[in-house]
Amino acid sequence: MVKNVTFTDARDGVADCLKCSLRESVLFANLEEKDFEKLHDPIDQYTLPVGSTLYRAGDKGERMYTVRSGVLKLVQYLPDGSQRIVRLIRSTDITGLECIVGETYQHDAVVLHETEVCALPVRVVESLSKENPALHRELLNRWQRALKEADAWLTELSTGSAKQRVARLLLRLVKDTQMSECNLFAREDMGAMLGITTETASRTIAEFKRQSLLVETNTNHFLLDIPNLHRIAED
Amino acid sequence: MVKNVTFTDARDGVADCLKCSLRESVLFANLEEKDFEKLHDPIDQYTLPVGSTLYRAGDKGERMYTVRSGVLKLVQYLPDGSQRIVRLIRSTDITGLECIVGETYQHDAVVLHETEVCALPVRVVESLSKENPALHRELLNRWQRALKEADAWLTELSTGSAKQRVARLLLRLVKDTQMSECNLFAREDMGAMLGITTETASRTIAEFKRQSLLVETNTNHFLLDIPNLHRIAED
DNA sequence: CGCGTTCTTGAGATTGGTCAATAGATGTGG
DNA sequence: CCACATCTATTGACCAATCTCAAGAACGCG
Repeated sequence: MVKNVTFTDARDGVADCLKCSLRESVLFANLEEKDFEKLHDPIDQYTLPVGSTLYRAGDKGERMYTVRSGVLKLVQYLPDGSQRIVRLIRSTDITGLECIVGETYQHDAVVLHETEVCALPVRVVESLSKENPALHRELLNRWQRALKEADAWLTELSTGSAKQRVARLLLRLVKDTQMSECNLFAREDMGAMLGITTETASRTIAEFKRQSLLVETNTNHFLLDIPNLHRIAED
Repeated sequence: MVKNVTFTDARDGVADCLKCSLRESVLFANLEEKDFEKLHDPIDQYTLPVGSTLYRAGDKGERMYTVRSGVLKLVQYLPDGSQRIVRLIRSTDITGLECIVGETYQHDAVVLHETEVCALPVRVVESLSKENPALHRELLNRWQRALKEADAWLTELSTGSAKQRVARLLLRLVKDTQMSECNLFAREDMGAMLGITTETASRTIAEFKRQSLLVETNTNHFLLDIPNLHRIAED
């Protein structure tokens, strides 16, 4: 089911953080040139194909990851073995923060759309943040952002009818893109995000298509009728 | 609906953090005597009656709160006005962490069982944490704990049948008590925690009572049949 | 082009929601 | 301490949404 890609397979090379095209929005955004000089351990960069696993719940966390592009799901498993997706990680997000407090990873992180990440060794982040208040503050910000996101999943994506949940998920997916287009996920994943079955997810998407709330331009690539989806989402 | 208790009404006095009976488990657990000397602003203590509001979503956050005893709900509202409870805050928990990153409060915090809190001004926590790595680390821990809790609500309390959710909530409520007894909440609140209606919450509790999974010793105070509730929860 | 996987759709069973009535509990004032 | 008013919990009947199981269609890969 899950493709077996090891890290070394996927390694692209060493990142040049100073010249990073995402500098503005990344954890290290506020570091200065002198700080980067302290980065003796190089920051590795990887490209991960769809279906590969970045880390697993329970693994000892030694690195956190900045996502440069792509989408990952954070998955937790229920006692009965079914999966529940608790968050999506996208461009400029950080995942694996928990290792800075010495925890093992709390989720499986699985690639939904091809993903590029930079691997930040905990030690590096830890030592930089000790000397650098800006980085330190940014860490807290990230944590708060994750928490906000978790709350939103509960209130928006796990409450109300299937139609409402699907509509809210769609709106959430385009919000960051500024355009009315979005790439959807496998129906099974949508179900696991919304707490509904695969079939209900499929039926709902199909119905939205019939009502022209969605227009499929490519496989799983859609243009959205945002105003009407809003109507459904809030109804 | 919400009782109107102002802060000044409820103020008990000034806390003596050094002699705090919760020192072991509190945010300030690892501070030393010399640190406390820096606490020029006194830490105020309050007792809040059931139904009162500690803070509201959107308020400018100037204090975080350590809960000494009692239970609070953190509530968010949906566009249609219905409420969703995203977390419970109990003894030794901290709430309002978000103000340290300069955010307004993200939830309404409403008292479910009479609650005693200590109010920690952001400035104080901020300045102490700058000089004290232990406190600083404890802040990160608290954030991570909140995040873990948020994830658990999603996977445990918003997934599966109504019976499973209620059973999981009950187990979660006793887990910290070490005993098989617990104080339940109004059915409406249970519904808002589990994403089900008041009626379904009531029916489920009533059914559990009939099956002797719950024995009511006082109004809303129950002894639980933990093994069988586990069976239902995991089923 | 054929195979395996995922998506879609149907039919029927079940759960949970809705609306409404009743029973209990809590609180108030006399 | 009782009677009344109010609020919350429980229960019933009915209905709608969602799940389950199953089959066929579409798609993506080799």
